[in-house]
Amino acid sequence: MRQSQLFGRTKKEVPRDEESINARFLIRGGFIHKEMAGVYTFLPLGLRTLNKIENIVRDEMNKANAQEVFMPSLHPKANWQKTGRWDSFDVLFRISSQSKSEYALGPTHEEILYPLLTHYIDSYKDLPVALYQIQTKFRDEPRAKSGLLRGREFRMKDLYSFHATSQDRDAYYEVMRKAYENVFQRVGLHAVETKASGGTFSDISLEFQVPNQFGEDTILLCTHCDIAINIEIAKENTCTRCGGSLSRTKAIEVGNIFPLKTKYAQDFHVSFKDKEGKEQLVAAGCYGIGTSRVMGALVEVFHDGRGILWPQAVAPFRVHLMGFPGKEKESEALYVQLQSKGIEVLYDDRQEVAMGEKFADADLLGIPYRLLASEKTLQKNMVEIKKRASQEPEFIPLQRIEEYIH
RNA sequence: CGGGGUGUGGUGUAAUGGUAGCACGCGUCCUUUGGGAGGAUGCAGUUCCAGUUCGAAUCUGGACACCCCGACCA
Repeated sequence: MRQSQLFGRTKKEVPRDEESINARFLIRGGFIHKEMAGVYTFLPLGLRTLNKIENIVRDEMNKANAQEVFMPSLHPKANWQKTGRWDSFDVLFRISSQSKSEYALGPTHEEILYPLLTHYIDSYKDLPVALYQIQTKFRDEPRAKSGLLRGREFRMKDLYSFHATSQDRDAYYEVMRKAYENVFQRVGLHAVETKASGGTFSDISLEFQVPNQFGEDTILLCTHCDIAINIEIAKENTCTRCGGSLSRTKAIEVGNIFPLKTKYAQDFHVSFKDKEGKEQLVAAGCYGIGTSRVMGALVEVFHDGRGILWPQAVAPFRVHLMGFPGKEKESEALYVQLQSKGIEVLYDDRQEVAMGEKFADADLLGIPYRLLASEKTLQKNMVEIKKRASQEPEFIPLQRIEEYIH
C-alpha cells in the first residue's frame, strides 16, 4: 500500500478529552475514527489489524471443529420476551419501526441461535454442534469508555456449543479453553485464566484477563502458577492450585467461556431424542472474545512514548518502507520486490513530507520493521532496517531482507 | 444512573463583557529534504435554544455532546 494513497492521516496533536492510551494512539495514527462515545469507524489501517485478529480467532475456532455462521443484528422482540430478557437486560437496545413494531439490537445471540437450533436438532445423532460468528454487538452501556475497551457497538466472536450430555459439553469446554490459549498467544497477549462468577445462567466462568493498570477488572493473580481469580468471588488468600500468594492486579477481560445451564434450552424447547427415544434438553456452552477490545488491549500493552508496537501477527503491515528523497526509483524497486514475495508493505512514498515526519509517523503506526534505502546505504548495496521495538538500526545486504524479516 | 470536568476553524489552543487571534493541517507558488523544514499567500471557527446587556465565546437558565470517577456490566 502506498501511504500517499492510504485513506486516513496521522495527527500530531493528542485528541482533546481522550485519556486512554489506545484511543489516543489509534485515533492519532488514523486506525479508527470516533463517531460518538463508544462507537468507532475502523479506517483502512485499523481494519487490517482487526481483520488479522479476527482471522486468528477464526482459524482457532475452525481447528476446534466449530463452524462459522452469521446471525442477524436485528432480533424479534418475541424471542427476547420468551427469555424474559426484553425487560431484564438493562443494556438492551430496543428499537421501533415506522409501523411501531419493536426489535432488539443483538447484544448477544442466545435468542437467535436457540430457536434456530430447534429446526436442525432432532436426534442425538445431530449432536454435537458448535457454531460461532464474528459480529457487531450492541450494548447500551451507561458509560462507554477507554477507546475500544468498552464500546456501545463493538466486535465480538461468540461461539455456542451444544451436546447430548454435560460430559460431552465439559470435554468440549476444555477444547475451547485450549483454543483460547492459542488465540491469545498468537495475537501476542498474555491472558491469564481467571475464575469468575458464572452469573445467572452458569455456575462458573473462566475469564481471560490481560493484566494491565487500565483494566476495569481486579483479579488476584497467583505469583507462581499464572492463574487468577476475579476479586468478585475471591474467598481465599492463597492460590487454590499451588498455594502460592495472590497479588491484586488490574486487568482487561478479553475473553470469557462458561457452560450454560438449561434455561435457554427450556425457554426455546431445544431438545433431542436420545438412544432410548427419550426427549432430552441439550447441554450447552458459550464462549466469547471481544475482538475490537483485543485490539485496544494490544495498544495498552504494546506502546511507548512515540506510538504503538504491534505484535507481528496483528500488525497492519509487516514492513514500513520509507521513501528517501532522491532515491525514489530504488525505494520503488524495493517496494515491488517485497510485494512480489507476498510481504505486506506500507510504502511511505509521500514526496512532500520530510524524513523526520516520516520517522515520527512510523513510530506512531508501530509496524514491526522500518526499512530505508538511502544514498548512504545504497553505496554499500545495503538497506537500513530498524525494528520498531529497538533503538538502533541495522544494515543488511539488499538480498537478505526477506530472511531478516521472517 | 449519581458526582466532577469540558465544549472556540479539520486538529490543538488564546481571548473573562467591547476588532474572534495563534499553531498544525489544507489550497496555490517558490526554496527545501536522515527525526515532525523555511518564505509568500489563501480557505476555514465560538455546540444548540432561550435570557440579561447598548454590546455575549465570555454572565444566567435549559438542552445536547464528550472525557474522568463511581454504580452497572450473560
